[in-house]
Amino acid sequence: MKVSELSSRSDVSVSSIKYYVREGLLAAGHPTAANQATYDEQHLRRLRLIRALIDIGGLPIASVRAVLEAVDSDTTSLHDAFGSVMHALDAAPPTDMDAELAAARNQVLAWLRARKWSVKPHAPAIQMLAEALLTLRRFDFGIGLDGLDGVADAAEQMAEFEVLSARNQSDRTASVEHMLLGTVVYGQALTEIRRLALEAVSARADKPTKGRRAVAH
Amino acid sequence: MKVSELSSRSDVSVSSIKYYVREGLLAAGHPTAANQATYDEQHLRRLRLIRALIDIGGLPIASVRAVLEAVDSDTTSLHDAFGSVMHALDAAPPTDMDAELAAARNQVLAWLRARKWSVKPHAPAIQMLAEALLTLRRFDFGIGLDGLDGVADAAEQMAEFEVLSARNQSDRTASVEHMLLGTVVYGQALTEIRRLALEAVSARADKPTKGRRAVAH
DNA sequence: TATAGTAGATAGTGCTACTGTCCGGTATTG
DNA sequence: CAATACCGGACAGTAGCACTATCTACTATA
Repeated sequence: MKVSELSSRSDVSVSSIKYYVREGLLAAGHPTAANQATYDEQHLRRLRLIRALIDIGGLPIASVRAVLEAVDSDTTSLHDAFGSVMHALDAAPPTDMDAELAAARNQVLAWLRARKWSVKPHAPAIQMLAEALLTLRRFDFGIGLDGLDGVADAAEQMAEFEVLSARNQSDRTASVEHMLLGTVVYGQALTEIRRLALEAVSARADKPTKGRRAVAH
Repeated sequence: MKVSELSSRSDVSVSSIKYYVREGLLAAGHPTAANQATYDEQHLRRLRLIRALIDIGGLPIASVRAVLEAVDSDTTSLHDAFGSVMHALDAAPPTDMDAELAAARNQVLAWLRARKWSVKPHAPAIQMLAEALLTLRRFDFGIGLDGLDGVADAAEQMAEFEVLSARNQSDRTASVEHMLLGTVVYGQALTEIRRLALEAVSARADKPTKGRRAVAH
């Protein structure tokens, strides 16, 4: 396959493909001459993965590179690979921790311990969760960590299923890729479902009868 | 309150505050002289909301403006305001619909009907959900819409609670703001919890015993 | 042999989210 | 009351990101 075919099959311009190669997201083609190279199905698949991460997940190029490096590296355990992928996803800009944020973070850590979720303490998700909860508290949004146990149980169940099917993939790369898609693309699907649910429920609350008169105002 | 105090209390530079005013995200101060103005607690609260949407929700300025316009507009029903907020959140760039995507979209619409979720057909979330599901299918990720009924039930329950507490707010603006925070910031918290769950479960799968030997490889 | 396509290098583009500077004027402080 | 700090408003400039275009020397193909 030449680059033009790769381009048309993936709906990515040749220029962008070259850019991704330059940026280390995509391996260069197999060279056949000084200025010729061929691409295979692996390239196509990888390119589609890149686009999914960018278009659906909204990841910046730098995160895509970091994530794909984690996919390709062969660290000893699958779990380490999963962890690297997770941590590369939240490209956390170094926040200056004030006292309040540090307290929120400690609460999250305690909550994780209580749930027996063993997570690396430098997982970016911890920081981001602490920031989100702190923000909610500042706005008197009536929910705390204890109110999250229900959703955490549900998340755990889903995670069990996902980890299982990731581990059932044929090879190591497929496993990590599966986990990645599960986190980014499936995660996005869940977010959208949540939004649809909010809109649907809000519609019911507004118009409990068949008619169109507004009940609340 | 002068702009310097607003700046220090909100941790937003004076330049950025001026920029937000220029861009229509924040109302100008109340003028007291030709070149003096004062800001009140409303300004501070709005500014914090803006930063939450940008820093935690990752929204671009244009979306923040659209969302805040929806917050401030007094359309007849609360539901319409909620809907405007939702639709402004997914700033959907006009995608070219190929046949496959159109089919995926129709499946989503049918699924919504079956669930009795009445959502405006032009809701951006529908399109984004269709794209996410199509991508998952292209990667043989073994899940379809029928596999989502469980999470949709859970999302519906959560949405009921959220819509209720949004409607219990003191005034209309507070209600819409509450819904916005629930969607963006609380939604981000849920995403992070999901990631933490995945990491924790993956750790258990890798090391089912107390020891550190890896079981799968 | 004419034409189209290719790899690789490099420069340029359009957009976003600020940031810096200047101005005439206002508040504050010693 | 004078020196200084700060103010709002206008506008230009900047840094980063994700491409996109052009060029050169070469290769495949009709």
